[in-house]
Amino acid sequence: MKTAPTSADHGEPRWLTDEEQRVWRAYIDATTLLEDHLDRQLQRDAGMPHVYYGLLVMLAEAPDRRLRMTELAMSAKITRSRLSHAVARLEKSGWVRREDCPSDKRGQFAVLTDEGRDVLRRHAPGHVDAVRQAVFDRLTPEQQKSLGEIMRIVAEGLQPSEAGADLPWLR
Amino acid sequence: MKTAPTSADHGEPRWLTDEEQRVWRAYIDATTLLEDHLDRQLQRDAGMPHVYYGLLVMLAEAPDRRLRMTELAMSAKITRSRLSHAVARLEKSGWVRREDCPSDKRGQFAVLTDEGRDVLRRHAPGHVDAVRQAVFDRLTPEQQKSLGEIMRIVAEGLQPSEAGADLPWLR
DNA sequence: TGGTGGAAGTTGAGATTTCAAGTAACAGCC
DNA sequence: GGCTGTTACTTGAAATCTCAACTTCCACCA
Repeated sequence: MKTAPTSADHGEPRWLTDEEQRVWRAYIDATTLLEDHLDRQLQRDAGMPHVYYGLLVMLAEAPDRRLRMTELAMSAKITRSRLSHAVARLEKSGWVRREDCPSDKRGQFAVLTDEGRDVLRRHAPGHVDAVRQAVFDRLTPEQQKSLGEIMRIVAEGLQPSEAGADLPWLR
Repeated sequence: MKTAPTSADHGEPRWLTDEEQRVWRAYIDATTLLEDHLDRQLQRDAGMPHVYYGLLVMLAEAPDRRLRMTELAMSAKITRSRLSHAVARLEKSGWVRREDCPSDKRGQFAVLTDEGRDVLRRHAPGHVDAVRQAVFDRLTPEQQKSLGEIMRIVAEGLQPSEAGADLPWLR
């Protein structure tokens, strides 16, 4: 009798079917091309990569235009270390400044400066345009909806919070 | 009378609707988390990032396990410069070697070595497993199909070949 | 209190990526 | 043959990212 396969299984792996391979390849191609495209657009126009732009947006949307480093890192789905370096760079550019957290001496706020707000204002239109041209303008409303659902499912499965769901000591 | 908006338009930009923003955010989150997840998995198990693994796969599938640098770069959707550095590293690891092209003295082949083939054999199961767990196992067949269609559309719109389609001098 | 484990954030070194510039070779043309 | 523009690929430096420490501080508990 066959036992149920697990991730540590050493039996014949469940290879992707031809159709699955085509889907996966399309995914890789699209995400690679798109991230590259947006990185170039923003680097050229706004002088920063896409991730950094995303950080500024999150700060702009946050109450008081500030967020704790850890919160910001979690929102952006990047490590605290990466964020630390990124904020250092954004600080050097004058778009973000750090502030101490009054209630927790270990804590730091990343705060969007006025210059940071301005750079966003100036370049948001161009960025939205790039995203529209590359994605939304090419998809039907149904496809947009579908894309949202699918991406939400994938993201949820990988969130650190849910990551414990497949931890060995929980089996 | 209003003129049709173009990308160089300075009128009110077509901001994303709330729903579009949610879709876009889900896309960013999912792709960031997934790429990060696969990078870690492969770095830990196979000692290379996801892109490099992809390069080895393409070589493995190519006739004679070899591809011209430019072909490989185009398949992988990366710049030749990036590929040059990547192949240098893969060469150092012993998984790829370069060979001169007999018909064009400028040309170089990237060739998968036996060691490269072995490293793929050893780690392909773990990688497929990771991809399945993160993506295919979570999606219905309809969603998988939909994902493929959507990603193909986005990728096509960004291919260098089609990129000319929205070049200013073609308007 | 005084420890102790964990949380918040930073740091530095090494790896990877980008960008601009460079070399070498091909291809067409006079 | 000798130009000229293009193609193929590489290179080096600067920017970014990863990974593994490391520091400081909080929270809890005996």
